[in-house]
Amino acid sequence: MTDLPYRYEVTATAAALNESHAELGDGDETGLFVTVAGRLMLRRGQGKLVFGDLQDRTGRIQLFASAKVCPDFHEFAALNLGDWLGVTGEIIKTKRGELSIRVTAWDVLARWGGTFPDKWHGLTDTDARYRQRYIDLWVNDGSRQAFVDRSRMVSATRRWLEERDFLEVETPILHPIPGGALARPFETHHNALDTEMFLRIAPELYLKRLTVGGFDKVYEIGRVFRNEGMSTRHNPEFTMLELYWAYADYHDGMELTEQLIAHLAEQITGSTTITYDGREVDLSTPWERRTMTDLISEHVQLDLSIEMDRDELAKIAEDVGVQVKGYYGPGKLILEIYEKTVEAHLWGPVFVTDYPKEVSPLSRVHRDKPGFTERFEAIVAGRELCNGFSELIDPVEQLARFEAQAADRDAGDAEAMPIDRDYVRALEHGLPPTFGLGIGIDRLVMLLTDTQTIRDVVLFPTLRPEQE
RNA sequence: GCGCCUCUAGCUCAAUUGGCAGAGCAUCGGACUCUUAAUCCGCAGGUUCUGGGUUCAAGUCCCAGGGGGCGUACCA
Repeated sequence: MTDLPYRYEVTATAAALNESHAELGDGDETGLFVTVAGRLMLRRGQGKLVFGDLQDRTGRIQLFASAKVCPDFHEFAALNLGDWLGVTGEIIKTKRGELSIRVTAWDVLARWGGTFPDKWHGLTDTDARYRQRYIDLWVNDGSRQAFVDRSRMVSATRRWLEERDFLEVETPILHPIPGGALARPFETHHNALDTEMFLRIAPELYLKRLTVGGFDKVYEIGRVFRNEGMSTRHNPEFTMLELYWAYADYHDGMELTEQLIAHLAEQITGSTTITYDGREVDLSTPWERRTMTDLISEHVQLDLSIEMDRDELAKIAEDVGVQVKGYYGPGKLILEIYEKTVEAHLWGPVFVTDYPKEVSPLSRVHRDKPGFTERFEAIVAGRELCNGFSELIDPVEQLARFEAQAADRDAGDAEAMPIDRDYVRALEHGLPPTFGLGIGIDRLVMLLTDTQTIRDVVLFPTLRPEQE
């Protein structure tokens, strides 16, 4: 171990070499010497000749080592698959037409402990892939590519928002009051303050405080935490983009949303028409806009109104299979009916608009439709992708909404929002008309990389800790 | 939470109705100067997830526990 180098001067990557020497003829030599580094993925002994495949961040390049020119040839031939090498040599193309580096100097940079996964089948055991992601990333190209795409997508998102003068900020992750979404939080404790804290379930309420403070175009891309079940679409910690745009309403917000997502699809996949789970999704703008009640009417021929008798709505809800709880009011019942009868049939992209006020405690009431709010969710590839609304700006009404939530909480809704008086105080200082948006970044990556499980777009998904 | 499925060598997988636990790759030893999943010869490699039970005999059947996957519920 002591002879392993502390640094290494790398001058080329596999992809760059393959690109720049694509025209080289079989058996040609270039006289050009380069140094590459990566892991040895394959090795083929041929007596006094050894071929190896070296993989770096960009791809693979063949190593050509002959006993004549390769120093310590026997040691080179005895390298293990997975060993991390630095290699210097001349760029050549073999007689059989494979671009190669003829090794004239080499160093082991690190050893692979243990034996390497099967060179053909790789590593398929999901548990091992997630717990030892560093192996998965080497062995499974698709896995590595998904994370590269994820990074490119987040980066493209930042650029796009920056071009539109949105300011990126960071707000607290430790919250004294968990708010901004309907979800159960993780709880923790601050010793010095001797106070209960919660990992944030959304940055929303802090970002709107910043809008009050004059940041009229602001966003955050950050981790949020929800103490709920796990599935192919849910990880307890996940990444959200939230943005707030003053002077805009939810109509502006839908335009922004569809343009952003169409742009990202273009950037990542090269097209606004993508394939998800074997089915086509056309993300080109504009997307369809449909109100929730219209969709219910279309799918199950039920004309529902928020003024309908609560018990009547409850009966309809039960008829379509909703388990109605006592604290469900008309708005919650309409949402439940929508989710039961419509949502699974939507493929999208479509903006489902005008959510009931009762289930939207932070949304501004619809300017023309009492009982509803100016809120939308985008359904893309049959899944909820984001949530946006004209923000509720009235402190008095906000307090009333919080109190209604508190009543639900008392009635047994563990996910109802607690009252946040400090947030109400901020609203008292003036939130201008504002549009707000939340996008689940992980799900957007899944969509654009045609990935069926969130664990394949989260580098280290939450798993049960290993025993002992 | 609940339901179903699954766990065998480092990796990928076999093992007929319950009847000596195997192969390929990797590792180790050997042959080979144009291979590319190289090939060929050889050695070694196991608490069949754990603990009980049934049986002359359990990888296989039963019970309990653990890990993982999928579905469902809550949610993005």
